[in-house]
Amino acid sequence: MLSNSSKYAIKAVLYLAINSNEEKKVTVKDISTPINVPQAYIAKLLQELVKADIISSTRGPKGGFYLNEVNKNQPVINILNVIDGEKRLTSCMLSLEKCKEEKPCPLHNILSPSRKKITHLLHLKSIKDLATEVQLGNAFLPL
Amino acid sequence: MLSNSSKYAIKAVLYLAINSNEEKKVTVKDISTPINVPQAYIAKLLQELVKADIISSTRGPKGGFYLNEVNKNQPVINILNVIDGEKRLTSCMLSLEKCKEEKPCPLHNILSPSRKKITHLLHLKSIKDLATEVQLGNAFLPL
DNA sequence: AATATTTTATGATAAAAATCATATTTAAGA
DNA sequence: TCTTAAATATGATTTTTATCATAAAATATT
Ligand code: FES
Ligand code: FES
Repeated sequence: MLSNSSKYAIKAVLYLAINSNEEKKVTVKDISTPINVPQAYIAKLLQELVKADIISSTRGPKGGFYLNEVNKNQPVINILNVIDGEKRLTSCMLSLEKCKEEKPCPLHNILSPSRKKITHLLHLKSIKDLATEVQLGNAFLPL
Repeated sequence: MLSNSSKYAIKAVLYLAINSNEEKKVTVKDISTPINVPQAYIAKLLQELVKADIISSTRGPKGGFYLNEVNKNQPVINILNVIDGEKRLTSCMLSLEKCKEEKPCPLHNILSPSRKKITHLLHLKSIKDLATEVQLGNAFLPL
């Protein structure tokens, strides 16, 4: 469904959404343990996310990663699109070149509605939305 | 979503559902081209499928792969479970050890219903069902 | 029985994804 | 301005997945 990398990325971003802001930045060392992802690995992912404007960062002492308001209000799908690419969730499940209603593969007619719903929801829900669910105790994060 | 291997496997099984039976077996050489999968690769997959009783085969001259009635009436999910393993479609989308309603990850509450629907439909639909859709012209196969 | 045709078993190679490692750059604070 | 703490850039290594190759076993046909 999702690659390992994008799972890690989502966990990291949600962690930042809950535990950081412009004044309180989080270092790669401090995020690695609570989200249970190897430090060197999450470091690389965070760098990609910064470059894609999903999260923010500053270097040097007192630096670290954080989410500003613009970051928080992005849809969750942005994370997946950066890490996994847009096609992962939308390309044909049998790898036909063009996935469309006019020439559907045998899985399309039965599964496409559910898949579309998934991507729709990922567009609809913002990072902040998910973070709020965690804060309300309606959802939980690792370990 | 699905591995390359299980996409290939589904295409192959559907091809057999449409083009084979006990009297008319299909050789690995004859299936490779129409489903557009390298011969050595699909050969290996077909062997796994035979071992798992998803499809049937006989060796020697006039031998080949085919689907009997029992094979055809199996749910499509059987193919995926053999090739990709059962967890691929059901394990937590953020890799939490246990994916369940009582302690859902932040993606669970929003996406789990759609995912459950997908696996439910894959249980519900038989290989024959999908083959019929192709034969009726409601779905299409590669190239 | 011999031959030819097919699957089966087994493993080798290549490509991609996941993971690890480190030198460089930036910025804060003494 | 020097030192230190952080991200950034870059690339190496490992593991997994995908792909390719082939000798052995089985069966139909002659
Ligand atoms: S054509 Fe295959 S999923 Fe749409
Ligand atoms: S707990 Fe993550 S998908 Fe169910």
